[in-house]
Formats: sequence, structure tokens, C-alpha cells
Amino acid sequence: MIPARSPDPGLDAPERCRLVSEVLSRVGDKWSVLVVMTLGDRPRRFSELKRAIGSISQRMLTLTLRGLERDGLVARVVTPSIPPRVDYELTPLGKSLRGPVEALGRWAMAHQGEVQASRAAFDASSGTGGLA
Amino acid sequence: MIPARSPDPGLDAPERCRLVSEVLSRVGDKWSVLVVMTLGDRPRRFSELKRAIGSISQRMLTLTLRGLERDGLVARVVTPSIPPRVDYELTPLGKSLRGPVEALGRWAMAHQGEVQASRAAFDASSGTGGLA
DNA sequence: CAGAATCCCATTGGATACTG
DNA sequence: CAGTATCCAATGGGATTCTG
Repeated sequence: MIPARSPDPGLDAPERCRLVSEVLSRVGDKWSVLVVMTLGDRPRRFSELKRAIGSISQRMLTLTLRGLERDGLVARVVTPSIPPRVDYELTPLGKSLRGPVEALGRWAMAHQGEVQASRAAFDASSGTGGLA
Repeated sequence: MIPARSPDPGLDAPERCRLVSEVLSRVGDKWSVLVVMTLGDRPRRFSELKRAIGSISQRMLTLTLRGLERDGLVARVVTPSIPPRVDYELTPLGKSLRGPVEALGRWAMAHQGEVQASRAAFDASSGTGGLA
């Protein structure tokens, strides 16, 4: 249904890689994923988002939302009233990102224990006993 | 087959969220994903990795590999010879991460055009015409 | 309420030089 | 070859203050 120019075989590998990692860097940053998932399926107001995420500063929420808006993942809807009301919601593109992101989240949930165990073991043999 | 303590219903939501985002932050950083994907399916030597990735500094490659090793995603195999030889390879846990990461990569490839277009549009209406 | 602007500290990460 | 150590610049990001 989505036109979504298919992978575009005209680009060479290094160039594609650059573009992909540029897109991934948005996903990579600390807040974008959190905001996308919090936005979930219904629009949310600015302060509603802030409260839902809790740990984010107002500055970073603004910056993150601007970035997501610029990339077409989030739509900003202003209702000019007093006090002003601004709602944010995922665009179709933004929603399409939820699938892969949730997959990563499930991986993290499923393997979090192993990762923690590995970290503990690594730290233990790094400090004590390793070679001292 | 893997024991992999299942999601552990004993943890409360905020705590789980913290752990998940801690794991995601490893995936989130600039190099980890690139290294994991470059490692792919066979072991690679240090300098082989460095050349394959190209843009990474030797310092960051070392740091990234240490982090991945600590998290149990990568195994470090030292062959004490002169000159020394060190191979890195994905552990089963590391390999299990490739699936979700590739899914994200495919998303980025598929939608890279839309994102770029959106950025261009956003930047255009931000600078010129918006309200000047 | 939503946000822009400023200040300032902490972390990231590159370049370079040195070692086993 | 495979690092470690040091220095330094750029960025990230919190706290606070001010505005429409």
C-alpha cells in the first residue's frame, strides 16, 4: 500500500550503509525509541508525554519530538487556545517503526538476565582473581 | 533450549523498563550494531574488523569490543604468538541479536527515502517561507 | 501549557604516541 | 599486531529562567 521507494538498487553499498546508519542513529539515541513507544497508538499532549516518561527533561523532550517530526515519524497538531494545546501522534511511518523496535525490546527482555550475568562475571574476573 | 530465565514476572514494570533500556543503550551506541553485523557469521581479527568498518577509530573499536564482550555478545580468542593474534566472534547470544537488528536495518533501508524527503521538506519550511 | 534561551558539567570520541 | 594512555574538541543533556 505504501509507495515507499523500494530499496533503490541504484545506490552503492557504502552509500546505502551511510544512509541506514544515519537513520539508525535516530533510533539509537536515548529518547526517540522511548517517545515512539510511549506515543503508542493514540495522540498525547506534551506534558502528558513528559509525565509518562518521567525521567526526561523538558528540553530533551522538545528536541526529541522535533527530530522525530523532522524525520516524519511524528505529527505535531496545535490547537491554538489559551492555554495552548499541542498533541503529538505517530504518523503511519512512525507506526511502521514500532514493529522492529518492539522486536528489539522483546530481545532485551528475553536476554536481559544473560546479559546481566555476563556483566557480573566479567566484572568479577576483571577486578579480583583475574591475574592479581 | 537456552535456559534464558523467562521474562521474570517478579520484576515490576519500571524496573523491567530500566533494565531493557540499559540493554538497548548498548545497541543504541554508534558502533555496537555495526560491529555485530560486521562480525556476522565468522570470527574476525582486530585489524580485519577495523579495516572492514573503516571509519571507526582504533580506540572506539577496542572500547566497543570490550563492552560487547562484557555483555556476553562477543567472545575474544587470543592466540599468543608473535605477532599476537586476537580473534573476535559472536557468541550464541550475540548471534541471537542479529535477527532483530537486521529487522531494524531492513526498516531503515525500506524507509530511508521517506525519511530523507521528510527532512528536506521540514528544513525547507523551517528556513524559507515558513513565516518570514 | 508549551517552549525557547542560557549556563554549565559530564560523557563521547578522535588523534596521537607509546608498549608488549 | 593489538592494544593502553593521554590530551583535547565536540556533543549531550540537566537545571533554571523567561515568554506567548
